[in-house]
Amino acid sequence: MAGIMTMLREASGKLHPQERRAAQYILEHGMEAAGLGITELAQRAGVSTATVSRLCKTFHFSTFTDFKMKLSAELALQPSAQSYQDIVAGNPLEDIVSAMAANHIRSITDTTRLLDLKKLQQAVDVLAAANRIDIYGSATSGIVAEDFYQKLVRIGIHAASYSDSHLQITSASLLRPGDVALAISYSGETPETIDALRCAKENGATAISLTKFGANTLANLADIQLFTSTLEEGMRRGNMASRIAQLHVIDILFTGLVSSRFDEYVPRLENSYQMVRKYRVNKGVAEG
Amino acid sequence: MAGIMTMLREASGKLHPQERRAAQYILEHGMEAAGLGITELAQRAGVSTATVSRLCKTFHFSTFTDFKMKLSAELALQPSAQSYQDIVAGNPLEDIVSAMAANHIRSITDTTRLLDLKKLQQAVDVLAAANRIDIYGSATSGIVAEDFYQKLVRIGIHAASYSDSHLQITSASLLRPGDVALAISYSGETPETIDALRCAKENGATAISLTKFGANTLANLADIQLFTSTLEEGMRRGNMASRIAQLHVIDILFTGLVSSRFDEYVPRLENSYQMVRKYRVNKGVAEG
DNA sequence: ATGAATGTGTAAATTATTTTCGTAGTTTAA
DNA sequence: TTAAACTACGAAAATAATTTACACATTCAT
Repeated sequence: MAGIMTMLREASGKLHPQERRAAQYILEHGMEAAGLGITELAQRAGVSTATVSRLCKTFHFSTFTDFKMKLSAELALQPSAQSYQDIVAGNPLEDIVSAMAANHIRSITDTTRLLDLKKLQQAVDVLAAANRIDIYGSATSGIVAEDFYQKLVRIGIHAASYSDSHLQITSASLLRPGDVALAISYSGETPETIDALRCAKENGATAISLTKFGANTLANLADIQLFTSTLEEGMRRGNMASRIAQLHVIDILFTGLVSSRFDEYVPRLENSYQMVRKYRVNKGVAEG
Repeated sequence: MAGIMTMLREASGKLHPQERRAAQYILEHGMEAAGLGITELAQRAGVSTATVSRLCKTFHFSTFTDFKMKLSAELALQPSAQSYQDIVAGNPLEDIVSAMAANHIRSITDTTRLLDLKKLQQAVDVLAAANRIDIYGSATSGIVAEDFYQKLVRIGIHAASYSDSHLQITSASLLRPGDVALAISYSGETPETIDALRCAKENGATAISLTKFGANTLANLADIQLFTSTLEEGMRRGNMASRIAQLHVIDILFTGLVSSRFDEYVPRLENSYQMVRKYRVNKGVAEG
């Protein structure tokens, strides 16, 4: 079978008026329609339940339920939309869910495509050899910074993350050659973060930036530039996709790091989970 | 493989004898089981229909039909051989990059597929009407909590996030009816987070949980349960995919919230960016 | 015009699912 | 050890969903 949806579309012309109406509704609402019961589907399509039931029979499905199952199996396989979707007013939650999934997936694939393996490898090497790692980021990027910090702690790497501008500078001013500073900012133009990275660099630390793709102050300043995909104007509200992309890069960095010294780091990672578990008296497992 | 089957396998040990029997049958017969009605499934598994129905409730599916649909959607995807990739020793960075992209994308699609729109809508409604919102999370989940907090602040919603266990309880004890508490924990078994949510609930606040899919203490406690896909054993190291999935759900919640009061919230969101820009003297745009 | 054929909705019959309730077994406390 | 309180579970009642039977239009051919 070359797809239920295709079949519906093709046969649509030959169907009885009301059946076509039901078929049309299914074609237009896809996933949403597949989740409904016959009663609600009929109501929304503006036909009787009997008509829907007969539509299924017309296509030789044994029952409506049979049709529904096969349809949703088919739709589950369907690849999701390939373009960014903007947030608009009064969208049904259903649309928001699929738009968000599309955006995040797009953000990850775009970022992956733009990654420069050489720079990434350099970053991993530098981080692996670092005496001490400082991570800077404000607001949303501060969260990404904190996330990386937490990961590094678990494998026993001496790291710190700062989102406060004074602390950033304070810490940066204490860095020395052999240390690494990672500055995160989607725009690459966050003044505090720029200042902190400049200060770190002046003190001899290796400077890594993580920004949107293209020319920006932070990347220009850095020794090693890492990039996430650039989003369209409307999509920046909420910094959602950009943050996902940043975390994606962080995860790659971290995994690269762990992989490079697998035998040393993995037991530590494992151990950190065990210890958290152990020192939580009498209670269940906790994995955050 | 992730999602329902993984969850069933994992939880199997904790289930009541007859429920386990039903779960076992589903695990062993996959596709075949997904096609059956509750009556026949119960018969073949050697249990009563009531037990099967209860099994679905145990895992927080709204009905047996809901369970069946999500299961068959999951199984339909199986043959496409995408599966989570574990971290291994000495992987070339190139492999890590593609594995990470695959994992994150999988995590997002799995989570999206398992989302319960009704519960999601309830959560959005409750959050929109909330007097005040408390968000609890430890470690990695604390980062997700903080992220949501930052978003809510930008649209002028009175929210707070706590990862410190004492502060969590302190704040929870001050909640009142009309307030909302959102507790985040991948495992759903983080003691501090559970205590905080319980406390919040006892004080009359509406309790929302965000955990891995299935039965867990936190979800059982909550008034509204939100879920991310369940990851396989090896994938948990580093909490990477789980955190991406949690953020994905948070983004949907937030967007749903903004969309529900578009005219009120979007200007605020826009304004918050403008103001940050304005009060940063002489420097470029900053979007985190 | 009139009868046959066709398409459709309503409502009854059927089927499926959930919930209630009682029992039997198990744990807890005295 | 016994009584009380739980707990798990299935039978069956209640509810919900789906299909089928039937009646009523409408169309089309005669």
